[in-house]
Amino acid sequence: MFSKSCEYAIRATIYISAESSMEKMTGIDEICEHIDAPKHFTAKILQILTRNQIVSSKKGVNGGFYLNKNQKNKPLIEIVRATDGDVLFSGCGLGLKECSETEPCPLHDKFKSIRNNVKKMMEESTIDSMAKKLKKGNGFLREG
Amino acid sequence: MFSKSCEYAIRATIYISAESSMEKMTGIDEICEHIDAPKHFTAKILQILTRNQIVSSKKGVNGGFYLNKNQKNKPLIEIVRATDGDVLFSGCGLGLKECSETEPCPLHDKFKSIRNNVKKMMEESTIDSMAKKLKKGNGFLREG
DNA sequence: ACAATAAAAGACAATTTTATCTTTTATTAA
DNA sequence: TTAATAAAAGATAAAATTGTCTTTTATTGT
Repeated sequence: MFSKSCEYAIRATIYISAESSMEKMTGIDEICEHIDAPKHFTAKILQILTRNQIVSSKKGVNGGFYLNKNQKNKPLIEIVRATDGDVLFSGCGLGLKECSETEPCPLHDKFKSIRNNVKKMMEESTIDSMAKKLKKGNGFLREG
Repeated sequence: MFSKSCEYAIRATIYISAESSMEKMTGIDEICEHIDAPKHFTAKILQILTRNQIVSSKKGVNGGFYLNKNQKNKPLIEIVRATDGDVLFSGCGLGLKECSETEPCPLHDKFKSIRNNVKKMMEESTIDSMAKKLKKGNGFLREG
C-alpha cells in the first residue's frame, strides 16, 4: 500500500511527536532505534519531511527533530503526499493513466470507494492522535 | 496499491476472458496491444498465471491464451495473490512484521478495516464480471 | 516429415527503490 | 573561539522491480 519510505516516515513522525517537544528534541539515532528503521535512509526521509514542514529540526548541540503544536495536529495524509505523492488517492487501480467516469477501468467504481476510504482514514488520523496511542501503551512502532 | 506486474496481470486476464474461448484463443501480441502493456514482460506474467492455473494456454499454430469456464468465474483476488502475494490483505499498514490485536501499530484498527474492504472487493469481483463490462463498452483496459 | 506458429524459458539490461557511507554546514556549550 | 554535536547534503551501492531480446519447446496444418 505505502512505500517503505512512507512507512518509515509515518513511524518516525509519530515517534518524534510522542517523544519530543520544542524544548527536548530527539536525534536520528534514538528515532531509528525505537522504530527499527535504517538510520541513513530514515535521515533522508526526515529531510524531505522537514522541507515540507511536517517536522521541525535544529542542528548542533541539543538539536534534533521535533514537532510544534501546529505540526502535531496535521493528518497523516500529509506525510503520504510528501513521500509517495497522491497516486494512491487519485490514481487508477489497474494503472491506467486516464481512468475517469467517462472512460473507467472495469474496477473503477469499487476502487474509487476504497481509495476514498484510505484517503478519509489518513485525513482523519492526526499525528498527535497516533502519538497518544503510543504513550498510552496501546500502539507500537516496532517489535519487542 | 498493486504492483505493475499485478496491474498488467489483471488487465491481461480480463482481456483474455472477454476476447477468447476454448475454441478461439488470443495471442500475446493482441493482448498487449489491447491493454497497452510491454509484450515480453506481460508474457512472463502470463507464465505465472498459467502455472497458477488462472489462465490456460496452448502452444503452436492456432494456440494462445484462453480461460475455461471455471477460470472465468474466479475472483480477481487470485490474480493478486499469484503476483503480489497476500501482504496487501494481511500485512501491517506501517510495515511492522508482527502487528496484531495484542501488539498493534497505531493505525491498526482503521487499516484493518481498509484491508478487509480491499479483500472483499477483490473477492467479489470475478474475472468474468469485469470482462462483461468490457464487452458492454462501459469498462476499458487502455486509453484511446 | 516439415515448415510455420506461438508459448515457455533463459539471459540480460534499465530503472526505481532501498540502504550505506562520507563530507559539509549550522549551532551551542564551555 | 574552539571543540563537540547533530542535521543536511552528496556520493555510492545493493536490491528489487520493470522491461527487452534471444533461444527452446510444443503443436499443428500442409
